[in-house]
Amino acid sequence: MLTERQLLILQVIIDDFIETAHPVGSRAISKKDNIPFSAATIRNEMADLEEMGFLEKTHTSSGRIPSEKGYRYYVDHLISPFSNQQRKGNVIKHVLQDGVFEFEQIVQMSAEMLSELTNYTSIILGPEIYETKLKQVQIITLSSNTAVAILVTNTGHVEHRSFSIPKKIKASEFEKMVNIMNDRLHGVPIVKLPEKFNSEIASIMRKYIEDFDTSYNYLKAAFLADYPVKLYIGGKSNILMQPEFNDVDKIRSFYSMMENEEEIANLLKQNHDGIEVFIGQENKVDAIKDLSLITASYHLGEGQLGTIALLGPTRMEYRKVITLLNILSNEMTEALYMWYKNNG
Amino acid sequence: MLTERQLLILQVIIDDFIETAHPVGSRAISKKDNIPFSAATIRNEMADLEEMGFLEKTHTSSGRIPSEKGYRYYVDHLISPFSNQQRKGNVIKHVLQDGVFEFEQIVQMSAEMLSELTNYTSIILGPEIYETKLKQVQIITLSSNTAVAILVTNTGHVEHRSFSIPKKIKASEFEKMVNIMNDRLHGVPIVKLPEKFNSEIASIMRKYIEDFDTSYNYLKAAFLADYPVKLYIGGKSNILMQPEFNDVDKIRSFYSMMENEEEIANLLKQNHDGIEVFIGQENKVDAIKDLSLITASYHLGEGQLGTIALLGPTRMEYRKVITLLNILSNEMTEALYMWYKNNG
DNA sequence: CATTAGCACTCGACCTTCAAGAGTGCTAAC
DNA sequence: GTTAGCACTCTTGAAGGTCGAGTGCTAATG
Repeated sequence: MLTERQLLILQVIIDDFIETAHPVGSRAISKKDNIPFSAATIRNEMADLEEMGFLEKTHTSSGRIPSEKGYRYYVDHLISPFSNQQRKGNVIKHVLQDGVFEFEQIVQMSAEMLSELTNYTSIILGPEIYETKLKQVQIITLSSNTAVAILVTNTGHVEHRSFSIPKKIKASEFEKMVNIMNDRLHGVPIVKLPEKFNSEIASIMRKYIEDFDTSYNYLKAAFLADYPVKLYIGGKSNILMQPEFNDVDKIRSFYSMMENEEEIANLLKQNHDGIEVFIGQENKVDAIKDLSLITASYHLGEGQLGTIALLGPTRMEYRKVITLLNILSNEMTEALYMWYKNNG
Repeated sequence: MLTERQLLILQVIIDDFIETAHPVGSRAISKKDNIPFSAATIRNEMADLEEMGFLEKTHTSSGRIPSEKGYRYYVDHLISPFSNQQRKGNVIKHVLQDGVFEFEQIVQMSAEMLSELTNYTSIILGPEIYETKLKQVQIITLSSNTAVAILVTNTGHVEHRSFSIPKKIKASEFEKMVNIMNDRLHGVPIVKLPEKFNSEIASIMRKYIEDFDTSYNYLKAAFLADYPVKLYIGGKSNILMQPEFNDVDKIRSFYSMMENEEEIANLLKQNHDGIEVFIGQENKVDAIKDLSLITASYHLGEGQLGTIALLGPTRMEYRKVITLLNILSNEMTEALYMWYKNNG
C-alpha cells in the first residue's frame, strides 16, 4: 500500500518530530543523508501521506506532524524493537538482582528506574494480592475492645486492619478461630479465600465457637475485605518537562486524573500478554486522550501478576520505550520468579 | 505605630486581594460601605503604608498588593481567629467521630477533608511511630531462607519488613528471640527500642541463643531500622486552581518538591505547640518561598504526635484557614485521645 | 490642617500593522 | 518520474497606538 519511499519518509518525519517536537518541512528532510530526493519530491509524497491520513499540518503552510494513525503505523510497522536491547538490559538486570529481596521494593525500584530512563511517568500496577497465597493470619488484641488483624501472604506481603471487638465475644474465641483459619487456609490463594471461608471454615467453626454468627461477621470484615490495589507511580512530574505540557489546563487535567488511583488501576488492568500501545484517542479515559500509554505485563509463577506502564505525550520515543518495557517486564518476571522459587 | 485608619485600610486591602487576586485601587476601597474616606485620602494612606513596607505595587500605576510584611502584620494583628468556629467545628466533629476507629484512617480522612474545605494542599505528618509503644513483635518464616518481621504498636500501627535468614541460623532460634523480645519489650516506647535492646535484651539473649552475634545483627536490621515517616497529602492538584499557578515553571518546581517526601517531612517537623504561619520567604525551603505554609500540631497522650499543615499561595485565606486548623488539630487530638484511651 | 477634587502622567492589556521566514502547492521544464 | 522555480499562506515577533485603571501631586475646601 505504501511505497518504499513513502515508508522511508514517514519514518524520517516521525523520528524527527519525536526528537524535536517541531513540524517537519520538506527541505529539512531532503537534506538528510539517507534521503536522495529533492524537497519538491518530498512535498509530493507528503501530500499523499497526508491524504492517506498518516500526516497532518498544524496550519496550511506548516511542516507536517504525524497523525495518530501515523504513529500507529509507525509502531506497528516501522519499529525494529530489539535494536539496542543489550546495553540497557544489563543496567536493569544489575539493579534488580543486586540483593533486593523485598517484593514491593523490587516493584517500586522498577517504577523509579523506568521513569528515570525514559523521562516519562511510569505506573506499575500490582502485585495483585489475589494471585498470591495465604501464609498466615493473626489477631493481636490492642485493648479490651480493639484488635488488629494481620494477614501474611507467601510473597511476604502484609495486610492489616484494625477493628473493634464486640463486648460479648471473648478474645479467646477469636484465638480459636484464628487457629482454625491457619490450620485450614494455609496455602489457599487469596482470591479463593471468601469461597473457602464460606464452604469450609464456617461449618467447622460453628461446632467450636460460641456465638458463632456475630464473631463470623467481624472476622469476615477484618480478613476478607477488598484490599486496595497498590499503584507504584514514578516520575509524576517528568511529564511536565515535555513541551506539550506548556498548557496549564493540560497539567490540571493530567494531575487531577493522577489523583484518582482507582481510575488508573482500571485503565491498566489488561488481559493481554506482552506489550500494548494506546495512542491518543485509542485510550479509554478522556483525560489521557492526547497522551500515549504503553503497557506490559509481568508474571509471577503462572498467573498474570501486574502491569507496567508508561505515560507520555503521543510524541513518545516509542522505539526506545517499547524495547525498554520489553526488557523490564522480562527482568521483573525473572526477578520475581527467583523470589517466588524461594518463597512459594 | 499604625493609625486606626491605616489598620482599617490595610485590612480591607488584604481581604480584598485575598478574595480577588487583583491589585486593589484607591477608588475601589473608598466605595466600600465601611470606608468613609475619599479615594485621594486612601491614596495618601496607601503611600504611607507602602513606605512602611506593608504594601507593594506591581508597577508604578497599579493598585496595591500586600507585601509579605503586610501579610505578617495581618496574621499577627488583624485576624480575630474564632469568628465562625462553631459551624465548621461541627462538620469536622461529625465526620471524625462517625465510627472511624483506624488510626491511619482518621489521619487520611482529616487530610482529605482539610484540602476539600480549603482548596489548598493539605499535608499531615505522622503519626510518629516513635511516640507509640510496642505491643508485639512477630517473625513469620516464608521459606527456608526468608522471613517477614512484623511489629505492632499499641496504636494498631503495623510495620513489617522482609529479610533473608542466614543459613546457619535455625528458625527456632529466631523464635526464641522473638519470645524474649515480647517478654521484655512490651510497652516500651518505639523510640527507646534500640537503647533497651542494647542494654537489656542483648545480654539476656546471649545466654540463651546459639551464634548470638549473627542473629542479633539480623534482628536489629529487621526490627530497629528507621521507619519511614508517613505523609498524608490531600488535594495536591487543588493548588493548581489558584491563579498564581498560571505559570508552568511554578507548577514544575512545586511538583518536583512534592515528590520529595523527606524534604516535606523535615519542613513540617516542629517543636512548637499551636499554630505557626510561614509566609513566603519565611519558609526554609526554596521551592515554597513564594507560598505560605501553616502548621498545627496534634497530640496523642503526652508526647507530640504529628503536624497538620496547609500549603497555599501567600494570598491565602488566613482567617479561615487558621480557624480551621485550630479546630481540626483539637478535634484530631480529641479523637486520638479517645482512641488512645481504648488502646493505650 | 486634614481632607478632597482635579489633573497630568504612567503602565499594562489589547489591538493592529508590518516584515521576515518557513513552508506549501502548483506549473513547467528536465 | 523528478525537480526547479515561484506565488501564496500562515506564524512569529516587533513596533506602534489606544483605552482604562490607577497613581502622585497640587491646589482648593470645610
